[in-house]
Formats: sequence, structure tokens, C-alpha cells
Amino acid sequence: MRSDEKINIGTLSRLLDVSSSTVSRVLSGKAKKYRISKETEKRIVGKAGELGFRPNYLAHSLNAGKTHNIGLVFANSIDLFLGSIMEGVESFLRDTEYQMVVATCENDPELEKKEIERMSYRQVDGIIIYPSAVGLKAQYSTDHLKLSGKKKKIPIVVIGRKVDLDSDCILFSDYDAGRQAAERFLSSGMKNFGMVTQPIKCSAVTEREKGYIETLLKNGVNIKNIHIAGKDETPFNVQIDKLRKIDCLFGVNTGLLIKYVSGLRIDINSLMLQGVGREDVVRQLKINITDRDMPSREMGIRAAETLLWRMKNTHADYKTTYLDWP
Amino acid sequence: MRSDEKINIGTLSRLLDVSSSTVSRVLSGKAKKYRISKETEKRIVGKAGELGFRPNYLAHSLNAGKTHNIGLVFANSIDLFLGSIMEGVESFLRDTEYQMVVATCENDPELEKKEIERMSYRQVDGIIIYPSAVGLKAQYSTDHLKLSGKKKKIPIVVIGRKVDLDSDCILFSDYDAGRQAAERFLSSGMKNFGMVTQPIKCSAVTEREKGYIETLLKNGVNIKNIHIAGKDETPFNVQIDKLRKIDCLFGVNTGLLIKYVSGLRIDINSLMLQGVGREDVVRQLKINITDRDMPSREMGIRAAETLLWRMKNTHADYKTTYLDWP
DNA sequence: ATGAAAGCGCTAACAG
DNA sequence: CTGTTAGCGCTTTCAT
Repeated sequence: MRSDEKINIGTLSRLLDVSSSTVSRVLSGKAKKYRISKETEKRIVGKAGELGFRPNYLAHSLNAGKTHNIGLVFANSIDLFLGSIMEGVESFLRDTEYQMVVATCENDPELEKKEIERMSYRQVDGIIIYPSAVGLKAQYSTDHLKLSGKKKKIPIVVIGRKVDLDSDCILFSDYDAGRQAAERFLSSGMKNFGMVTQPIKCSAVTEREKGYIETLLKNGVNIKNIHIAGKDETPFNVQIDKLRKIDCLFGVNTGLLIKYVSGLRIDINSLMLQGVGREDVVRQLKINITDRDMPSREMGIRAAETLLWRMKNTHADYKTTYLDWP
Repeated sequence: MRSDEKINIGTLSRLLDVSSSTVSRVLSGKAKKYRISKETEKRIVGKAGELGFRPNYLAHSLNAGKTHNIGLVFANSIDLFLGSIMEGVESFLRDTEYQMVVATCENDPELEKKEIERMSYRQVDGIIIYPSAVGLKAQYSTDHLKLSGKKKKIPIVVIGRKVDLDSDCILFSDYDAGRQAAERFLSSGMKNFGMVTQPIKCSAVTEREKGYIETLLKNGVNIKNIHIAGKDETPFNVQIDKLRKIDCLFGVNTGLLIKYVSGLRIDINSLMLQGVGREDVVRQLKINITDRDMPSREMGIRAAETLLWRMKNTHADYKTTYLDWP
């Protein structure tokens, strides 16, 4: 035979003088099931190896009606946090037959929508999405996630941010992050509590705020002694002025915290600081920040696990998983 | 018709009483080419829209013999640097029909090999790879990149690190990064030059070293006044002792530089520092480091561009592109 | 234990 | 301008 000839199941069957069905059965590991003779099996496997046969995955997929592709959609561009979620997803998928298709969307809901639609068009078998966070005035619509129009809905797992959608969901225990910061400050005898946040609507942020504030109030702190910056869009110098009297500061994320601390231009070691995320950066800083790193790799793993589970259990109830801080 | 019936080109053709070829031609935008009547076209498009028809991409792919998937393989786990390469790739692919399949491999050549093989098995149309860096003693083999065994070789674009492989290649001007650091130190009148590096064999590192050292020597610096740490695997405290006499320090990457500077425990502002990469972190540090950030998004764009070009120009000569520092 | 044949859904060559 | 037919490569039912 000419060496440039494509080898497929048909080629093999002709060469070995067996039917293509038999070849298929052996090569897809169903020799037992169909009780193919050891002899035939050996000949087929041998020849396939010899010729370096690789099955055409597309044909397989078309036949199976699945792409074995899982979509991963990130609202933000990739930062370290999202990167480790991705790693988690990947490490879980490594032991499966699925591969990962990735898209990011510059925190633009429009782009997010387009990417989801493209993935749907490309027939991914499921989607893991970290949804966009929108500003205070905007409204995040989940219409594009509902994929309502057509036949088979694609299973979706939402991570990191709670959105208005019936789906499985993996979230951090964001409320607890705030609560724990508050408890730590309280037990250290702090009196004037600061918090820096962002003017966006997203559950991760609002839950952290809530956990912090509620815990303080519950412990008898007077609301006048809680100083909050960053909730609206007034300029930075206005925001920072709100923090003149604090002796401790909680940041809904560590990047933000660093920014504010730098802006304060005071002896930072006189402040007790607590942030969330980006532990790697914190370790390299000259500031003494206590930082709760997020179990983001874990989140990726759980998301992938949940998605594959959902694909097999189409009708099970939706479930939300909360991940504890390490 | 029952609403649960799958709609495909066949369904449409029956409903409209035209042949499936005609439907296919219209719906794949070839109405002009085949001079389909406006009338028929309108009926087909109308019905397709009405029923929310989406073509089966798998069937399309099988027929075309392409998956329209591009593989992106990262040696390291994702850090900011790799993330922005990924973004670049993605933003380029956004305007094409390709999508991006991603794998990372924990800097493990074995895993790297497996991932490449899996992608090959899954028939990606091309691969962009940022290869693993290996230690001084190890040997990085490119056998798995050659995919030598079989029929159609998959086009590969290598980025970031030069490896022993005939392929297109996108590299940073690493030599220049070292050269520029040296020139800056020289023009500032420095006398004792430090450099910190890593004990790995990878072109990015060795080229930066070379650019720095050669430029110093070429400008008459005595080799006794060049102090290098990190080239071998002796402990950190041994390495750091090599830097006692310096008045400026170049790090082949910024993370490394920070580590050494912290280790020196001297008045860091007495040192002139220059690193490479991670500009984002540097800005948040209390250290005054001059940092050359890498044009990594650009690298992603060029890599994707080159790969698609290669896929159309199978026989063109291989080309290596050097990206200048911003 | 194995083969024949139909089918997954789309496309392209050929025919008219 | 449109239809018929064959084919992409694999899987699976049905038959023997």
C-alpha cells in the first residue's frame, strides 16, 4: 500500500479481511462484549499499532452526538485567580475524555453573550462560567445563559458570583470572609473599623461587605465607628478621607486594600489590615496584610466535577456549593 | 411536526420541498455562488430562522476534515504573563472560525507530552506551545513536538523559548532586555554590576544573561566587577553572598529580583534595580525597581496570526519573529 | 464470533 | 437554478 494513504477503520478491515464493524468493536474496547476471538483481536490490534492508526475523533463525535468539549467562560481577563480556577478545571478533566475550550470577555456582558453563543453553536457539552460583574447602574441579564430558544439546553455551572439563573453554582463563602475579618479585629480590641469596597453589584463583593458589617453591628459596634470607602463613584481622594479615623481596615479584595493603604500615606504598621485574595502578591509586599486566599483551584475542580455530574443527571435538583476559606 | 423533533437540513428540505443540497447551499452562504433564486433563498432562510435551526458543527467538521480547534499548551501553570498571551491568542481568534483549547502542564515535560498527544488525538488544527523549561541537568526533548510517526503533521508555533525544532517561532528580544539593562547601568556610572538568574536552560534566560554580560564586557567592564548569583543550585545564602559588593542589580525576571533584594537586607534604595516582567506587581511594591514588561498580549496575537498563516501556507519557510520590548 | 447495512448531518461533484 | 448521489469515518442494530 502507498504510505500516503489515509488509514481508517475501512483500510484496516480490508487489509485484515474482516469487516469494519469488527475492527471498530475491537478498537473501541468492546471485544469482550461482542466476544471477538482472541486471534482476531490480536491481528487487529497488531495491525492498528503497526500502521499507527488513530481513530477519527470527529466521526466518533458525530456519531455519539457529543463533542467532548467543555467551555470555560471568564468574565474578566485572566488574572492569577482565574488562572488557578482554570488549572483546577483542567486537572479534573485530565482524567476524563473531555477537553477545555476557553474564552474570556473583558468583563463585557455583550462579549460574554457572544462567546456563550459561539460555544453553543460549536456544541460544547457543558459550560462553566464566571459571570461579569456590572456597575451599580447596569443590569446584568442572564438571558444569554438561558439559551432558551432551542432544543437541548446546555448544562451550565456558574462559579464565583451568584446570578439570577436556575443552575448549579459553586461559590466562595464570601459572607464568612467578611465575618472572620470582623471577628479578628474585634478580638484584637479595635475600635474604629474601616472597610474598602467597590461600586459594583456582584455577590462576592456584597456578601463580604455584609459579613463584615453585620458581624460588627451584632457585636455592639456603633455604626458611627464603621467607616466605608469605595461604595460609590466619587473620586479617590474623597473616598480616602472617609478613612481618617480607623485603626483597622478590611478590603473586599487585596488589590483594593493595597491601593487604599498606599493612598493613606500614614504609618501603615499602625493599622491592622485584612484582605481577600492574591496571597502571592502580599507575600512580596512590604506591608503587613493578613490575607485570606481563595480556594480557587478547588473551585475549578468542583465546578468541573459538578458539570460532569449534571451532564449525567439531567433532572436532579440544582445545587449550590459553598467553598470554605482554607 | 412534533416539537421535540431534531431539526437538521433534512427536516428543512422536506418541509420546504427542496433538496437538502439547496438548503445547505443557502445556509452556508453560497446562495450567490450557486445562483439560488431569491424566492427559494427567502423561504429557506425564513424557515430556518423560524425553527431556530443551528447547523451541526460536528457534521460540518467531519466533512471538512477540520475541527477548527486551536490548541494552546502552556508549560507553566497560568500566571499573569501566560494569561495575557492567552488573551492575545483569543482576541485574534475571535474574528475567525477557530476556538481555543487550552492545556497547562505544571512545567512537567511528561505532562506536556501527554497533552500534545491528546490534542493531536483530538485533531486540533494547530498548536501554539510555550515549552517547558528544564533544569541544568535535564534534557528537553522535542520528540513529542515532531509528531513524527504519522500522516499529517500538525502545524506548531513555538513561543517564548527557543527549542530544537523546525517550526515557526515567536520570541521576545531577550538579548536586548539584558543589553538595555547593562546600558542603563553603565550610563548611570555604576561600577559593580550584579545579576541574578536561575539554574535552568531556556533561551529566554540565557539570552538575557548574555545580553547583559556581553554588553558590560564590550564596554570595558572588568569581569571581576560582575557578580552573578543563581546560576547553580547551591543554597540561597551562598548565592546571596556573591552580591555583597554590587551597586546595581539586573534580574532575569522580576520575581527573582525581588527575592534577592529582600534577601540582601540592605538599604535597597541604594541599589539600582532592573527586572523583567510582572510590571503589575512592581507597581505595588515599596521597592524602586525599573521593570521591562513583556509584550505578551502581542505575542499571543502574533502566534495565532502565524499559526493560521502556516495552516494556509504549508510549504513556506519557517520564520522566527522577535518582539521588541515596549 | 462476525458481517451487512443503515445512519449520524453536512457537503460537493456531477447531471441536467 | 436545483436535484441526485456518494462520501466523510465510525457505531450499532440486525441477521446469521
